[in-house]
Amino acid sequence: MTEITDNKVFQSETRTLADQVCEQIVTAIVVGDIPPGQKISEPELARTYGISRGPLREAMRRLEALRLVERKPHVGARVVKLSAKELVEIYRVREALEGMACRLAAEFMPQEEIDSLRELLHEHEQSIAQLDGRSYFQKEGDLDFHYRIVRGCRNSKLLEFLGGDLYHLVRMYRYQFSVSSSRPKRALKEHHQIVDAIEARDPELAEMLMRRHIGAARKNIEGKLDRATETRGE
Amino acid sequence: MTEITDNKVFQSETRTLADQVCEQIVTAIVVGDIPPGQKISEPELARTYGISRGPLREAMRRLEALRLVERKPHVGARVVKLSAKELVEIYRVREALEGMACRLAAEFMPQEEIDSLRELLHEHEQSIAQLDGRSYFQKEGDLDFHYRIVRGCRNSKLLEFLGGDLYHLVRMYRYQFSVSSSRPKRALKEHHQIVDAIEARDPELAEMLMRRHIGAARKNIEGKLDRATETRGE
DNA sequence: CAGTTCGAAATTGTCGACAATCTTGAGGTT
DNA sequence: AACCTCAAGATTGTCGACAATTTCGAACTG
Repeated sequence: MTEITDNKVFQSETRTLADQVCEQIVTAIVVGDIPPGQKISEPELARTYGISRGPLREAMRRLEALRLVERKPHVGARVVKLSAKELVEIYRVREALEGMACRLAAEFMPQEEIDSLRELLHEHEQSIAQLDGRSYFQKEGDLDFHYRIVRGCRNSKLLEFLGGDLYHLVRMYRYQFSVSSSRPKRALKEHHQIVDAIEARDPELAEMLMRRHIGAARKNIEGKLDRATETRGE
Repeated sequence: MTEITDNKVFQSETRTLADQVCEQIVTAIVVGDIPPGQKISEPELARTYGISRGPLREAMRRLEALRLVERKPHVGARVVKLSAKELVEIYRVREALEGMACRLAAEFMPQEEIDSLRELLHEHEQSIAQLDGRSYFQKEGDLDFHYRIVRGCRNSKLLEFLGGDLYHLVRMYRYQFSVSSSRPKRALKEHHQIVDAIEARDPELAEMLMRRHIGAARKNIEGKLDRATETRGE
């Protein structure tokens, strides 16, 4: 019934100018081309990307929704500057959300995706072995792992919130503090344990392992917070 | 210092047009004045609120970020229509997030806020006793309770995600399905238990109770999903 | 010399008009 | 009669210009 012959699978290419520029700016912010705390001049950015202020302002609205910039009426927008405290808060959110995602993944993730996940981990293993300590590539790889689990939980709202909004902030943090997972081998082992729990269809264990995994990263940040004590903002 | 002699006592009114209209539209959607699934005509809405299309489009961007409307490039925007499945997904997210919030509230919520929370529950008690079965007022009261806990957990990101984005969807659902808590007395009792756990500074119990509380609401929805079997979208 | 006030410059917010794209209906073809 | 083509209408996307607000600095006053 209702055989829909919609060959409009390429709706991604009919994006509007504002969307394209928005994505570019997201990348620029995450990578650090536009440094945190920097004030954003609308006319300047509009010239930079060769568009008018109209679409740019819409892009800014979207960046605001992504929590990547903060706007004040009649004053302007500036790139968000994450304090260590906020980072810890974000990791708390991840802990809760990805814990739930992992629980659901243990229930609903198809076997083929689990197999694919194992392959990904195998690649990471080789990558780590090659680079030994320096796991620069692991950066995005780790996020890829987490993203796949969230995708595998079959909960579109969870995917929207984590993948759509939160992960940009996490990516930005990793570039800002230039901190890849400080113990890649240990993280990889934990990843394996998580996949084991998912494959065993053990939701509670899967959730617990994921929460512990992210919790460890959070405590790592908290440790730096105490050690550095860079109380600029507060 | 800085005694402002201007009549700008309404500093909250210095918001931009787009923000004001955005808030109005949010209310209109939540209450149902703009029904779910309805297509939104930009010129028409602009005339309705007496503004130009520029600010209105920015407001639309924000509504999109709030997941209250869905936009397709060159086609238009329409008010989101929640399926029962999506609703269950949202409650899963609430379960995870508010569970964490409740855990943190048990650690960090000041005693005075706990007392105030008790007063709120007392008001609800009286409200329920007066209206007996019909707990129409309980609708927003319940959300108020949850909001206070999230506010009390001292995690600004959690507050942003739950209070800023998700609660609009929950409110909308309650108006759409016109379902206040089906068992107000039971819900109230659970609220009391949660506050007890918070006051006892028992994070794990507080989280468990909150997850169970929201989980019960989710199962209630799932029950209706199975019973009604209104598989319009799927 | 410190503090205040005022004004000009710059920036943000808003508007109306034009261009690009999608939708819809009529007309023609197989 | 069903399907395709295409053009007119409507809607969305984009642009440049104007209005409102903030900011910064210079001049003035105590």
